Amino acid sequence: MKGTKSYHHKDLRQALLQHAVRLIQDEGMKGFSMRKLAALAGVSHTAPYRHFASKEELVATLMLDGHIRLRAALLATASTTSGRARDKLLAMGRAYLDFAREQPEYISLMFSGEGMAAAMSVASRHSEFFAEDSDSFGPLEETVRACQAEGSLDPSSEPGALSFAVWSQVHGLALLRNEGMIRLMAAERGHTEDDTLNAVFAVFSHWYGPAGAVGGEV
Amino acid sequence: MKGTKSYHHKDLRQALLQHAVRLIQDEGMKGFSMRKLAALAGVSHTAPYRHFASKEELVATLMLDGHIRLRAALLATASTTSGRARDKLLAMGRAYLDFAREQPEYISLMFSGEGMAAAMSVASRHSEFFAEDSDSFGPLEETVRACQAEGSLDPSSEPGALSFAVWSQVHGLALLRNEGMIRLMAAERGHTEDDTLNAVFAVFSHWYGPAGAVGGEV
DNA sequence: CCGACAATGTTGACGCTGTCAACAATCTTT
DNA sequence: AAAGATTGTTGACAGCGTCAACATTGTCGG
Repeated sequence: MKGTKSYHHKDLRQALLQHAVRLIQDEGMKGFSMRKLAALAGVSHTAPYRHFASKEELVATLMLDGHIRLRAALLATASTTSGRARDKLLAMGRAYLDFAREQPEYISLMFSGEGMAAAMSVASRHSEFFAEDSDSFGPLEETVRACQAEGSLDPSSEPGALSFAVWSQVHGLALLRNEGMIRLMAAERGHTEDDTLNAVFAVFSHWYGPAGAVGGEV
Repeated sequence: MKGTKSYHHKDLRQALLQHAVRLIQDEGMKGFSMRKLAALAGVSHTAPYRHFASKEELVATLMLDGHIRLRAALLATASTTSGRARDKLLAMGRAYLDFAREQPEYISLMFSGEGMAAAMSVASRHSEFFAEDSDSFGPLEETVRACQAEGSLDPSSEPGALSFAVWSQVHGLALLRNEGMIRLMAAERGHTEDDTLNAVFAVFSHWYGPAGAVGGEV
């Protein structure tokens, strides 16, 4: 509790994770290193290894954290949005895109091949991985089921497959946007990125069922 | 032409690119290094720098190559598939998935944030980047327009946005599959990955219009 | 209160990486 | 054949992830 810098940092683990997020956001995955991270936290270059067995494990932990945040964002949107399940679903799609835009490094970390590999190798040792609170897919599936129940999505489709289809398009759109593809194509055609996104979303909305107008802005 | 190993390799550039593909497929992006690549090609560790200014530039070249290959695969599918444009579009979706499965490293390279950044920095110096023959999006958009013309896709949607929507869902599905998400979820529900993919594709097909049965296998 | 033991942090080393500078061999052109 | 441009080699540098050995601090049984 003193102001003196003690030999023991006593909550280095958490501090490292927080600094890691900022470091990755600032310098990208390329410029992210354990040694810079240690320096940022004001400890020696091997101190992090008392809390994470490897860089891979630290990244996997960050990825888990990302899923928890994404799930939370989706749930918050779902509970905030009033009206039909269909509107909820569209709002959740927007929330997914927002999350991807605001935390691009989180997303690319959560869904990169390396990220998954890291998570798997860690999950085999720490069972809290892939627990319920990090299931970012669940909320989506629930809403899809609700859409089927209210008739705004084809009730004869298998809910899992339908949810995957919805997830795929939103995920794909988010990644293509993050990679700059949307901006590139939009520029070629003299549109803004937001206009293009809204237009694509209108197509999704049209596919989701025969219902009313398209909601919201990007 | 002699059997002797000459000082000058005379087509090192091409040899490096080919070895790079194999190296990446074997060891993943993580284990891919310029020095290993040089060793594979039987040259010293700095020889590649006579042909590529940096690792980034080599990767960007590979990425361009991937787009050329993907475009070729899509065009081949389009010209092979007979029948309605709608069937072509679905076949091209399958082709995209196949390409992603058979060359996962190519795909993650082509669409990873680092890949794009690398490409951009190279494109600003070498203008052949993003030329017509590497436009893997064009063939898709053409087919989408054909679908609109024949009435199997909503003619009132803006073709660009519609194409993006289609691309997004196929791209997202391909990436989620490559990252193991589909396998994971399928296993949880006691399905096979292929069954799940087919089911998702059926949903896409259903969205694409009111037409007949779903084609093909995965 | 003290001594043992576990937890946490530090120093120094290892091999690997991307890249640069200086030098050497070869090809091309005159 | 001489000159200059290409292409390949050697050696060095800083930065990386990680391990081993050691130092400091917190915790707990006596």
